[in-house]
Amino acid sequence: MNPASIVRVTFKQQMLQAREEAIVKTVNRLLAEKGFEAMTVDEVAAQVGIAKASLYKHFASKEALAVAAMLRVIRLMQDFIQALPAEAPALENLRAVVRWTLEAQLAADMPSLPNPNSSLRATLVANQDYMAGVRVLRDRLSTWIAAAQAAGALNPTLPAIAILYTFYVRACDPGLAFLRMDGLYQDEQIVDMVMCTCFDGVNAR
Amino acid sequence: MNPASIVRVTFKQQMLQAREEAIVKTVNRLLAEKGFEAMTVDEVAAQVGIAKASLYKHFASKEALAVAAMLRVIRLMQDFIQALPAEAPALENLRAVVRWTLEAQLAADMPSLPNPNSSLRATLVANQDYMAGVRVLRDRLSTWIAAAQAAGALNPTLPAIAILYTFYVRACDPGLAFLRMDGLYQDEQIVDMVMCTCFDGVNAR
DNA sequence: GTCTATATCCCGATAGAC
DNA sequence: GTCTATCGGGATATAGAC
Repeated sequence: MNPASIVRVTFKQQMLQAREEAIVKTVNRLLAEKGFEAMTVDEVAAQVGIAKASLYKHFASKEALAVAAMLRVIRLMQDFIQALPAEAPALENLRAVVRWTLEAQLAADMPSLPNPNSSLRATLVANQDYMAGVRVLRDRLSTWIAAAQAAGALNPTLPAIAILYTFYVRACDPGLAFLRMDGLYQDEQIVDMVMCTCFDGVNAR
Repeated sequence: MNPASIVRVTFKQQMLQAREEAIVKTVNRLLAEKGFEAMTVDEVAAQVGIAKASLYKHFASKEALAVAAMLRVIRLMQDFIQALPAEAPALENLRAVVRWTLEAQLAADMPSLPNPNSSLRATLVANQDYMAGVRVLRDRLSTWIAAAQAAGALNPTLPAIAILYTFYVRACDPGLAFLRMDGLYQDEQIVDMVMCTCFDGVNAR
């Protein structure tokens, strides 16, 4: 195999990867906008600009598309967490992560989480890469939550898992979309308000 | 028309109403468990114990089924609010309403809210009864929210509409299902934890 | 009004040429 | 790998007998 052919193969692979990335991004947006059940494969193909049959050369099923989109978000989130200062207070890092998920949601870049009884959920929990990614995220956040509780920054009477789920659910909180629909507030204000209700609650202080 | 025939008609109407109530309750539970898209009309008919064609004699479409279920929940909620003491502090009544929605959700009696871009949403906003019911609820709760803010019980820096949406979204918060799946807590504890994160937030106080 | 049986459509997935 | 064309299953909705 001569150098030229190697370059050619690499180029092809780059094209392949770029196309798959375009597919996954489109899936991501559609999952954010409509959810898994309402998203159709024809729609994905049309928005990517390829034939549906071509999609199935890249991904074996509609579920596989969704898994790829979820994996992408998990990796993006891991990258974001990786870039956070390890020496910063745990609460600050947690706030940064939650804010990141809210902004991603407003950017239509956060797939709506599968309902506990969704058909997609079974596929996800059966996927080792997905579960491994979730585990890494969960462990990292749980460590920060415990640290923030010990430091007196987060409510120590709440189980850490309850706080984790509170953050997790925020990532697809439909309240942001409702606030945006009203048209009274800028995206930044919406994020601030939800950050406030999440961490401070609605009670006066 | 003699008395006997009147009784007979009334009896028939009662049977009709009872059957429709059974249908709507079943729809309610299925909407709570799986959501609108995943619910099938065949499923509804099977669980009610009648033929699918008979369903369509009562309700014109799958959307009509969902609308009836949503209307039922709105009326139940209105009844609950009606029975609350008018002289109680606004915050107490608001807490009672939110708790009611959480308990209804755990009882699989709270339809999962339509996503902002759901096909169901268009049907709902086009329905005058539904919109009127929502308006009544919204006005009542908004009044209490404003009163609680004025009394220094709820955060006055948050827009009342943001607080309202915070409560609204809690009615289908998937966090309850996740906590229940973990099996570590009783339903009552789960409700208490979500009440805490909702009103007090996750921060320490 | 209730049933069985069926029409009709949509969607996920595939066949096969290029 | 990409395309057009199509299959097969499942879901909503209806026809027509009783």
